[in-house]
Amino acid sequence: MRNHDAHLEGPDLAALAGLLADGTRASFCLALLDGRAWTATELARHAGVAASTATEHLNLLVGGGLLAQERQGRHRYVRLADPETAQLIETLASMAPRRVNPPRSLPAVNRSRALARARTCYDHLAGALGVAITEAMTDRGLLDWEQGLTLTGNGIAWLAGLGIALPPATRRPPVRACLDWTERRPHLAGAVGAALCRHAFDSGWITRIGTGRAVALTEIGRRTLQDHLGLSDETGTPVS
Amino acid sequence: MRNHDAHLEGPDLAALAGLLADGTRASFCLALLDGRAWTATELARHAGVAASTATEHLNLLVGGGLLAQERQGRHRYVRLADPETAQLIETLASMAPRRVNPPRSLPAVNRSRALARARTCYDHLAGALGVAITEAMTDRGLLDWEQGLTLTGNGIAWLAGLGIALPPATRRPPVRACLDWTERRPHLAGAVGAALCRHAFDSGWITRIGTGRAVALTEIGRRTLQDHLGLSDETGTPVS
DNA sequence: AAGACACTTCGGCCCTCACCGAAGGATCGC
DNA sequence: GCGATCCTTCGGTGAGGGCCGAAGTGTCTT
Repeated sequence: MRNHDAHLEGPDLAALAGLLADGTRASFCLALLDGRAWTATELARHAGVAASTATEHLNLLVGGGLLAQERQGRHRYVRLADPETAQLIETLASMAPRRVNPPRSLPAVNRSRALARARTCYDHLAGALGVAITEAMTDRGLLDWEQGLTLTGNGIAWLAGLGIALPPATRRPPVRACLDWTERRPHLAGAVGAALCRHAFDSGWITRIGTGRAVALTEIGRRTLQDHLGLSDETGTPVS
Repeated sequence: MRNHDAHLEGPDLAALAGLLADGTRASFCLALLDGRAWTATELARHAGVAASTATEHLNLLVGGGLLAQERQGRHRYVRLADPETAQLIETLASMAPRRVNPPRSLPAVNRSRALARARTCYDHLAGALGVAITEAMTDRGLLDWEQGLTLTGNGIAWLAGLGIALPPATRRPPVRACLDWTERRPHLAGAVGAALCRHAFDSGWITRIGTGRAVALTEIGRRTLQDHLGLSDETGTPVS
């Protein structure tokens, strides 16, 4: 009945890893970690390669199942295939030894500050804001870390009070810890993390800054988080 | 105070992925997933490459932090560096599209049957036995999958009854689901999974078959699992 | 219809890297 | 000490793959 003959060999694993073993392709995937769809040209410019080179890489990534694509007119939109893929890249990124690259220009410094303050991580919230929300939820007994991360009964009720329904059970874990690159502490991911992030956008708590993955807390969001989580406002002063 | 300037670039991620992007190195890592230490020659023979080639690959893997090594006389013992690394390889392996390789010879069939029945997966139990234990623990209310995988109070008591103390809290999650390659269903991993596996070896419930990662259930183990989990004996008939 | 734009295909360049065999330590057993 | 075993270093070879620019296809705008 079950397929016991499916044998995983070294080359199989190597083929998958090989997709991420190129600087340009890895750069694509890191950019796509913001959870949005990018066009081929945007990615090419982002990585600093010719359009033709980007095409070849995208063909490999899509063919390998890491990326999903949608054609719209003359545009080729591409995004991470699924949450599992996003988690794989996160995991890899969190284990990769990072070079210390002091930001060069003043705009670069501002950009990196904005990213550290609040950003999307695939489909959930990260940065100081994401971590602060996660820790406040823990302090209020909405999350429990004792034996693995879980959403408590109070947590379910709290979500309901915000108008967020529990996501249906799938293979994706409802709550999951995702190590924050800048904070070095975990923030909330998983289906519930995604639902919370979606709700934050829909309700105008947060809004995108420019075209990147950085987000800013709005005045509404600041007040809502203070009311519902007791978050002090130092976490998310709106940025220009 | 915190290092906000550490920027992860594409090449950083690519360098890590590149370590696993070679068939031979991937084969090494899959072999090391049994959680034990292998010598360089064993790995070379396993992967079918010259000893000199194996040396080069091991240098890369150790240098990249994926493997830890210990020199003992003329032997170079090598093992996975830590549970995080093991989980990374598991994740990669579970996402890699696998070729269907019908086992060729009769001994190969027996080996693959033994592996499907019971084996180690890094430091915990996998195969039909690992999945059966996990599902029995779930049925008896020792594990809860509702909002992420957790060990229940009953589960803690059950472990204590077996003489297994709760592992101290570290960065490693106490319980974690690990997708079983052969069963396509999750089995118990994490610190508790590791403690249970260690206890199973120490108490003689299971024993290694030959030199691979396959294990066999002993008569003691069969009886203990029946008494404590109600496991029927079809799961683990001892193999020659 | 014409031009601009987004993407793809192709050919060619060059560099990286996996591999081996031969030779040279290093360690163990006798 | 003397082979046998385990590992390492080094040079050479060959294949693979990342890159670009030029030319071609399809799509949108004017």
